[in-house]
Amino acid sequence: MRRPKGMGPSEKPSDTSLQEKTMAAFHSNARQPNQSTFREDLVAWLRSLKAPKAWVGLTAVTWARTFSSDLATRLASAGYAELSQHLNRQDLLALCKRSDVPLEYRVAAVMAWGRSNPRNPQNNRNLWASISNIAPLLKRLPELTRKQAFAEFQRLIARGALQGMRASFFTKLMFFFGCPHAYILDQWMAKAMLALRAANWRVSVDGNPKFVRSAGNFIRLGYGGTSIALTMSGDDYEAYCLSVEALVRPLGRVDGADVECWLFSDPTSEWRRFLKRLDWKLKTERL
DNA sequence: TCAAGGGAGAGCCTGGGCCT
DNA sequence: AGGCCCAGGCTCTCCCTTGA
Repeated sequence: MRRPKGMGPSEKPSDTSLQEKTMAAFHSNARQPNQSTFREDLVAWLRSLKAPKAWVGLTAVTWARTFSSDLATRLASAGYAELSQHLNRQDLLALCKRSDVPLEYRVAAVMAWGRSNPRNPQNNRNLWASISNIAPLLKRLPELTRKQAFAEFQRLIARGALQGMRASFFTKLMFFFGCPHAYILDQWMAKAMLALRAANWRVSVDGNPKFVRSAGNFIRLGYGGTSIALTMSGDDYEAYCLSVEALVRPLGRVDGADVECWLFSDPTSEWRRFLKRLDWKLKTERL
C-alpha cells in the first residue's frame, strides 16, 4: 500500500469520510489512550509499511574508545566477546541478564547499542562517572514498576547524581535490565507518538492537516526537539507506555516492545522521513 | 570491477546566551 | 531567575564518486 495522500501535514486526505473522522478526533485530549487517540490514516499507513531494518549500534569497545582508551582496552581484554561485537536486541537482552558480567560492562553495552554521544567525550565521561550512583536502581529494575523506576530516575537527575544520561538512555537501561513492560523513549519514539496523536493535528485554513503540538502532551521533547524534556514525570512515562500498548492491535504487532521497534523504524525509512518533515521546534500551543 | 576517498547523515547532552 | 533556544562536540557508517 502506498502512503495515503492525506498522510502529510500539508496534504489533504483523499478519503473525505476518513478526513471527517480524523478531524473529529483531533481534539481528543483523553489521557487514557483509545482508538480515537491516534490518527487512523497514519496508523493504517504505518501498518502497511515493510518491516524496518534492524537498528545497529556500536560495540561496547568502540563506544568506550570515544572517551577512554583505557576503558576500551579493559573491555576488549575482559574476556567477554559480546563487548567487541555489534549486538542486536536479543543479544543485548541476553547479555544484560548475565550476572557474571560486571554491571558497568553491561551498561556500556547498552550505551553502545544506543550510540550514546560518540561525538561528545565529556558527556560520556560524565555518564561513566555516574554509574555507581545509578547501579542500585539498575539492580532493582526487575522488581519496580516502570512508573516507579522512571520516578526514581528523575529523583537522581534532580539531585544531580546522574550526569550524561537522560531519559532516552535510562529507558534503554529499563528495557534491557528487565523493568517489566518498560519501553524505550528516545527522540524518535517521542516524535512518533506525538505525530500519531490526533490531538496534535489541526485543520489549517486550506483544509489540510497541520501538525501543532497541543499543550496536553505527556511526552515532551527538549528544546530543539532532539532530546526528552527533563520535566517528564513517572506518570507521564506511564502514559507513554500505555499509548505504546494501545497501538499493539491497531498496528498488528505482538506486544509493546514490538510496537516500539516498528515505530522507531530505521533512519532511512519513509516513516522516519515523514517525522523529519514535521516542525519539532514549534512551541506548544494551547487549544 | 574493485579499492580508496570524500561527503553527508546518524545519534543526544551540555554550556552558554538571549529573552521574558 | 527561569524559560527558551542554538551551537558545539567530532566518530562511525553508508553511499556515491573517482581512479587504477
